Amino acid sequence: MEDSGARMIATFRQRIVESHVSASTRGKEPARQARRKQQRVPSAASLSRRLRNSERKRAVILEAALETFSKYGIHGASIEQIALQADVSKTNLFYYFTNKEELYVSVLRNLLDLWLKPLRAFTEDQDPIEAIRDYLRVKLEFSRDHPAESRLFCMEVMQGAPLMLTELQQPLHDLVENKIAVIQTWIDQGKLSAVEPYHLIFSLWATTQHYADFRVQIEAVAGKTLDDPAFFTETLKSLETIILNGVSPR
Amino acid sequence: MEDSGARMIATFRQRIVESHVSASTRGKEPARQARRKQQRVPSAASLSRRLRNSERKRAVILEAALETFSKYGIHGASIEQIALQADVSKTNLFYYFTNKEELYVSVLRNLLDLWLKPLRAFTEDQDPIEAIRDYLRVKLEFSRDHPAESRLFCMEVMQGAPLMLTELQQPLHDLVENKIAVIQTWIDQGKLSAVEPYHLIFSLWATTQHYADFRVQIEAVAGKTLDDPAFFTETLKSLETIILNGVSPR
DNA sequence: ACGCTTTCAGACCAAACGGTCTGCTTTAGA
DNA sequence: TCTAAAGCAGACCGTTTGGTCTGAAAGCGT
Repeated sequence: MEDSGARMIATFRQRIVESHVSASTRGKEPARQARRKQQRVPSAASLSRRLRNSERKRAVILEAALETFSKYGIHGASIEQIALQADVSKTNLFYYFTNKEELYVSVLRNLLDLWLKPLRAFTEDQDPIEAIRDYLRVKLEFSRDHPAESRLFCMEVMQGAPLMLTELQQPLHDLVENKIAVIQTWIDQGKLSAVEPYHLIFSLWATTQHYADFRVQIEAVAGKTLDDPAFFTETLKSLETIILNGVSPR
Repeated sequence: MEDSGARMIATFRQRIVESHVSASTRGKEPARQARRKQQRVPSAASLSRRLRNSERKRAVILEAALETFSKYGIHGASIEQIALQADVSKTNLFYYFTNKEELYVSVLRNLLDLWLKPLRAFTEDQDPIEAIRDYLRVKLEFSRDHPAESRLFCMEVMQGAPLMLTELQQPLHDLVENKIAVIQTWIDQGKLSAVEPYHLIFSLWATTQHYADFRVQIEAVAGKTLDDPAFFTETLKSLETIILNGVSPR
């Protein structure tokens, strides 16, 4: 009981590895064994149709899981709730995902790719002001269009990212390290005021994600959300004013 | 099942009201009834001693609850885990708090006061740049010294603040409205560049809290946390550069 | 049409967990 | 010292929930 947290993390790690393999080969796996008696090779057409169906259903479940996990947290969301939302039976859900953790991790994995993508666009040959402006816009659009993803990511990181830590540490660290260098170059060239690159990136993340993660607070205070187009542009403009002014060389 | 979320919220609301009364009168309540037979009026000294003990124990439990809730979320944290951490029995915990929700709400209530306090300091007669600089520092100190509070607050808001919403909406809205006016005055006086006050406040919140809420991410990327004094001052300086420059009139 | 595989549902199970009940111990007024 | 109330613990209970078992339909190659 006392180390249930640590034990759970260990379990999760293990499951991540397993799911890496099993997820991609699911449905074909039993075929490898128990050949011998009969060479039943399905036609390419039917196979791909089946796979498409299977993948579609997986996607539906993942979507429902994302929605539900992001609302109630991993422990607050029950499998039955997710199954209901995805309009499948609980048993059926367990047919596609071996357990809750694998489902959760699958959701997270999709997330991380999506979350990291915008930062990759940062390249040295861009004008820094434009690059940052673009980044703000893309990230704010992400907050508007994928609030569930944003919240779930936030939740996971906040709880110590027990599942993503390994996946987060290396790739994220490398990517950021890379972008830090880009920003530093800009600074050295006098295109950006002297600000610690780390914190610039953190500020960009923080300010844009805030509008998704603290949505209800923002709604309580301002009475609007990013779904309101006017509020969206107003927000973007304000962030540009604050941050771009802040980092423009004087 | 399908509306368990809504039902829970309703339950919570109700409990909030109850706990408002019962919490303050706890321990004295049975005395009101069943008088009549004997007037057993405890001395002021012993009463206060008892109360002190009682309050201390409550505080210990609240502290443990905060720590545990902020780590695992309300559903991920079990009462037994909290009791263990507070070094009391589960039964004993239920002696002080009628149920999990009341415990959780009590933690949140303490939180909100703490969280709101810094903003109250904003007054019109200050120099805006100094006021914002102070605010950044205080909020960053909060992130450093009360990371659990910060995270739990974030979690609660992210999940739609089912418990705090009523308490959040009115007071927060009023307070912010007030401070918006202060900032607008500064802008009108030309002491601050023309930026939508809402978003300035949001940016201040977002950037400072980020260091507590995304601590593990920051650690993964930068390898340091606010606990490192050098990193703390570096962070503060960077935020000042970015935001203060951004809002200073040119 | 036959037979194997995939897909899926209902009944079921064991563990976890929030919460209660009973009763013992301590405190403190009389 | 006696006694009522406060403080507290262990056993216990009902529900929820992640997950399994059994077996039946549907898909598909032959």
